[in-house]
Order: sequence, then structure tokens, then C-alpha cells
Amino acid sequence: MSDTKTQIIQIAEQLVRSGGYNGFSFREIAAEIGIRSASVHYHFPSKEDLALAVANRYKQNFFEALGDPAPDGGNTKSQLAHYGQVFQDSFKASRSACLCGMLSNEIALLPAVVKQVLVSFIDENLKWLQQAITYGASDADSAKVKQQAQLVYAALEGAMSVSALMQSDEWLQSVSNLVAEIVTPD
Amino acid sequence: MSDTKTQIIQIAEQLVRSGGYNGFSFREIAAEIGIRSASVHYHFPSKEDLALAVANRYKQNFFEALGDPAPDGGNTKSQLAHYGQVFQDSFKASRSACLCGMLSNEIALLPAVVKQVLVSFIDENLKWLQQAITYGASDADSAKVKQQAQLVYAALEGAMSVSALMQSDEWLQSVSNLVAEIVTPD
DNA sequence: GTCTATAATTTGATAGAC
DNA sequence: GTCTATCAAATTATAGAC
Repeated sequence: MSDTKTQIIQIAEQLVRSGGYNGFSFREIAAEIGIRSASVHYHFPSKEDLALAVANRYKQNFFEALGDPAPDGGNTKSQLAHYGQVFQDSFKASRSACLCGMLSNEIALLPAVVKQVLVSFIDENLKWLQQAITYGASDADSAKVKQQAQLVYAALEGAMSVSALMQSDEWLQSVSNLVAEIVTPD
Repeated sequence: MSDTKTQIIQIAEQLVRSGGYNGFSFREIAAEIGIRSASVHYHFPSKEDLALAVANRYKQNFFEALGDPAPDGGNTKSQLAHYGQVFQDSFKASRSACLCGMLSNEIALLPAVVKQVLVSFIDENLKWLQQAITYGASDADSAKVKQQAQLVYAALEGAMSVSALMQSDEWLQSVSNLVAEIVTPD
């Protein structure tokens, strides 16, 4: 991928996370790079193309940072602490909300192809959490474990949203610590 | 408040919850009512005025639905179940995200006066939850109780966001049930 | 790949008649 | 309170030169 194309995606991600799908423009991206908006259209013909690329790259980076559940044989608590740390690192780097959390709210504005990325992002988070919670222990597909995984994901998304508003990671830290304590496979 | 003014706020709320602050226009609101956009400006001179009115009314309605913590002497579990039910009712009525959750993500776009409403919405949710969790029991200001209250709020906001994406209340129900089970004042 | 130029549309907002 | 008319600005997107 060309340097400019990567730059466009990076800037677009930050702009979407700050202001949503309708909160960024091709001109704004172009201005930050030092080119013209027509050149941005060369790399991404439509706004939907760009939004899709941004969502895909965000998802990919997120799961790279996450790694596989329990790669070093950690217990549930340490795995959930790591999971929370990924959210915290993302917030610290951007001071803004989760891209997928942001776009989830705006679903009415988005093309179906972007919605699919969001749904798969959530699905894979759920799978990761179910494995992390039950690693080496009970059934990853039990209803209880799924409920717990949903709680962890929802709580961290919500906490990231509040942290973006407050411009402080207090909520993310607090929620991250608590879920690691209270969620167990038993 | 005039009928038209109320109508404007109602429609604006639904539009903001579907598409965010940049996702609605005066013309769109006017079209739904059957008037012209200039008439909307008569009631709300600027978009910021309208956004503020929408946020204030949403907050007011939310806490009216919530009522006081433990008005009938309920325990923590029943109080949290009621809290979750308020989120579920709001989702069922609108099929969209929480207005304050939506706007929290978009903080970079909003005037300071709207941000204040969002911050107070969260503050008051936290207070309500801390009282509900500790009703008739331990210290409402303990660090542990505050952490739990943050978890409950964040989890329900996150679950509502996912429910808006999926157009299903499964996540809201699941998360609502689980927090009522696992959060205790002890 | 980037540029200039521009089309087509939408937006927030205002002036002034009724 | 609502209307017509209009403005200035911004937006997505395209055509065609370099």
C-alpha cells in the first residue's frame, strides 16, 4: 500500500473516532496531508470505500494487539486484564472512542458492507472472550460464559465512550479492573 | 411549550439517536412535520440550541422513568433489574442507541453547554446506582461501590449500542440480567 | 498520482412578507 | 408562527491536464 493511501486511512480513522461518519470530509483529510481532495478520491473513489478500509484496518490492528487467548497459559483474570489493556492503549493513543463503537451507533448512515465489518468485529471479540474466560476449564459455549463475554465487551465499549467524553482513562481503568476480578468460568 | 416546538424536539431526538449530531438537518425535521426549515429556526435559532434542548429533555425523561432508588424498599438486585429495564424500554421505543451515549462519542463536535448535560447525565446515573446498590446497607461512597456503578452504566450503554447495531434487544437483556445477578453491596 | 476546475447537492442561517 | 426567497459555505464526486 502506498504511503499516501496509508496516511489517508490513518487520518480518516482519527477523524471518524472523533466525529463519526458524517464528521469528516475528504478536504479535511487532504488538508492534513498537504494534498487536494481530488487526490484522496484517486485512492478511495467514494466515502464508503474509505470508511470500509478504515473499519477493516481498525479491526485488523485491534486483533493483532489482542493476540490469541491465553498464548502463555494465563488464567481468566490475567487474560481479561490484557483485554482491558488493549482498550486502554487504544484510548491513550487516540484520546477518542472505539471506531467500531462509534460506527455501531451510526448504523443508519452506513452501507451494508461496513455494517458487516462491525458485526464481525463484535463476533470475534465475543469468541476471544469466551475462550479467554474458559481457558483450560469449563465449556466455552455455555450460556453463562457467553453472557459474561457480552458483559465484558459492552462494559469496555461503554467505558471507552465515557473516557472519550471525560478525556480521562479513569473509567476505562476502573471498569477494566473490575471485570477482571468478578468474571470467572465457574 | 408549543406543540410544534415539542414535535421538533421529539423528531430531532430520534434523528440524533440514529445518526448523531451531524446526521440530522433542519430541513429533515421540517419535512417530517410538514413545515419549512425557516420555521424550525424560529423555534431554535441555531443547531446548538436544538441539540441542547434535545439533550435536556432526554435526560429529564430518563430520570423520570427511573424514579428514586429503592422507592418501594427493593433490594439491590431488583433495583438493578429496574435500571436495566429503563434502558430496554428506551431501546424498544426507538430501536436506536442512547442519546447521551451517542453524543458522548461525538464530543469533539459539540458545544460546551451540551457536554455539560452529558457529564451531568453520567454523574446522576452514577449517584443513582451507588444508592441503589447500597440501599439500606453499606457505604454508598466506597470505592468498590463506585466501581460497580461505573461497570453497570458502562455495560448498559455498551449493550444498547450493540443492540442498536444488531436491531435486537438480546444484548441489552443479557447484560441487564447479568449485572443484576453479580453486583452486590457486600 | 496529483493538480485545477467545476458540477450538483446539501447545509445552517437570515430577511422580510403575511 | 409560518412562509418564500436567498445566501454563503461545505460536501461528494468527476473530467481532464500534467
